[in-house]
Amino acid sequence: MSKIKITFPDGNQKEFDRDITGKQIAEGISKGLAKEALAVEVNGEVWDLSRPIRQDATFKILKWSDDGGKDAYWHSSAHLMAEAVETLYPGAKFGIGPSIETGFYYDLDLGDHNLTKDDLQKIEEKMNELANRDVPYVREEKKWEDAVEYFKAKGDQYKLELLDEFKGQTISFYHQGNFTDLCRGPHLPSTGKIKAMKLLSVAGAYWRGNEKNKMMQRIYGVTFPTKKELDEYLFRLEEAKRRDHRKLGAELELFLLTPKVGSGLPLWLPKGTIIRESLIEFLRDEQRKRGYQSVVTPHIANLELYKTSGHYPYYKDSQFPPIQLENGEAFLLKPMNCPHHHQIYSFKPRSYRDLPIRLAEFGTVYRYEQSGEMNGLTRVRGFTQDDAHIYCAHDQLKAEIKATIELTQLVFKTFGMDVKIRLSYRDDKNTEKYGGEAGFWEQAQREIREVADEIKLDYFIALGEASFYGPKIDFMVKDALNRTWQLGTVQVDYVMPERFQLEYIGQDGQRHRPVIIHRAPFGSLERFIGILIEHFAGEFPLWLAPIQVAVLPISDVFMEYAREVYEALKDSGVRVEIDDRNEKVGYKIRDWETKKVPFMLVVGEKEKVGGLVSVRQHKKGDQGTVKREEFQTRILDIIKTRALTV
RNA sequence: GCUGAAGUAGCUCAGUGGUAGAGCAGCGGUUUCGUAAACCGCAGGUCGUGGGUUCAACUCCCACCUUCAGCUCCA
Repeated sequence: MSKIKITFPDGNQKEFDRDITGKQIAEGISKGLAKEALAVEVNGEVWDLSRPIRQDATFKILKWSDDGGKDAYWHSSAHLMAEAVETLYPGAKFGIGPSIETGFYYDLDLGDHNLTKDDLQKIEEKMNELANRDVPYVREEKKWEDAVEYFKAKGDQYKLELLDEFKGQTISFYHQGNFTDLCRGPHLPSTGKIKAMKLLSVAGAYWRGNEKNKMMQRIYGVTFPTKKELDEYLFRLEEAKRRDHRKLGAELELFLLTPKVGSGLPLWLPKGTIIRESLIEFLRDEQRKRGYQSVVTPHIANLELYKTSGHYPYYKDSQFPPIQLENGEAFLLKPMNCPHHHQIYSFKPRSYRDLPIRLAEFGTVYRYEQSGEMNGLTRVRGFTQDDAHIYCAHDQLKAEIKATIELTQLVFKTFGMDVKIRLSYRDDKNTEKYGGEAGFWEQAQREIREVADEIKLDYFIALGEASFYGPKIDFMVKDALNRTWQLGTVQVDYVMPERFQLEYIGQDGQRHRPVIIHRAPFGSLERFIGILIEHFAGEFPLWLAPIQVAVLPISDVFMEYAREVYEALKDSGVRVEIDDRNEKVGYKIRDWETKKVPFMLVVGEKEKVGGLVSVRQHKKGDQGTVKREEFQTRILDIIKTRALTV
């Protein structure tokens, strides 16, 4: 029998008989490893443990701790769930059932039957039963015609549709127990590996993600090798719900969403406004240092302006309908600030000496989001962008892109937020979604990528995510429920300068087109604050905390001293409150703790006599006594430096 | 927009066709208190909205609104 050479992750090489399986290699290393192995990676591809290896290969055993291992685990779990569904609901048809970041889903067509929570319970029980049988997942390869025949007999049009794309190819199937599925694999060795399972939710999902197609029912679930891990995961889910900005926003009195004003139109309460204005002040400072000029533009504009920009009628459906005047004029609630800023740019001739011109505005825009899309502060119909447009000569472009990325990164660093950077390119297969000439697009995409490489950004590229006038560098952040949102953005635009005929006079005395950078480090204040609330779980750093200090006299007797402490802090600019309620100090502490106020100052006899305050920090408890003045100096410093931790 | 679920006091939640309840918060009083809940009392509701069935509807039926989860969309 011929031999093959296997290279292990540590670089070691070893010869094996041809057709050896991953499982056999694992068993050769140790029994424990063989037991833990879920799949193997062969030449960078994830394979079943039982699949014979026919040639020299790099080789890695995948366990639960490996992404590839989890992937096989959850994908196999989806098949197990499908088997349970088919057992309980004969005739069920299946769409796709992949693993996802955490867990898996399967899209189902059960005819008229709508799945309920009780159904999920039943399916879960059946899955447990099937897993306990511990039957193997078996791979089988069929000719395309035989595969089609199989699903024709079964009457599953979804799988037939999927097969259309693989015409003429060999098709792999997987069986476990009585269930057979069209599947590329890989899978676990057997169902018994799946120990703890939970079906989380059922929701509609369009077949193949197209809203013109039939809506299927999608069950989301998650499985783990032990009950303990499942319980921990479910506990974390509950914890995450406690961070939900919609819940904290009401509890901490930050903002209000009420149908009386309108869906997706948040009202900022006094405490939330403090956070919002602190953020604005922070960014204004940074922008002033970087040569930005502030401008202000109105909330509506002549419809013609948006015809020039191209936003109308292409985005007609996502705008509030125009306001029609009797004289035939029409106005649009502004969906974006750019066209206004372009008018400011072009109100007078510009020289190359003036460039770059950086126009900044906290501009509120209105977009008609679909009704099912609204989500707390993260998806709204009226929001304020920390918008700016940089008009520059082409030879200034890269430096300006760098500077805007640097500013955006400073923003996220200031809050300690974890961002993923996405280069959003256009989809060349769908060019009618985008304006401008192909050449401009290639140039702009190349340029942002070059800058990203030069400053060694860790990015990924996403096709089809560009805006209609140019590619973007997007700063993506996750919310408490693990959903990804775009916050900051930097966009390069060659299209609008053409549409608006923007010019400057160059050193050569000739007219030139500037390039525009659109950028918004926060993205929108609403979305940013929504994420920020969840990021800090409502426990804001001192400089953002709506109430920074609460003074708690132990009883009425010390009210006068408490007022002195309170007034002094207030005069120095600290956001401080005094709790003069007729309550015991334990009650007051509990109350201010639940309000997540960073500092409490307990004052009684001892403090009054010594000119002291007893400092109690949120969640950290009693920090001992200090001189009043000392506390004041310290807290002002923490606020000024915008420190994250104290 | 689509599929499904939900909506009872400011908040969290009970209430399966027969007079709407609790805890917390709020208000009034008593207590003057040392690091996460003192005590007593009072008030608080068009049961999301509008129709219908019924002697009688928070409860059953229909429509709409809003919220939630997911899908689609996101300049």
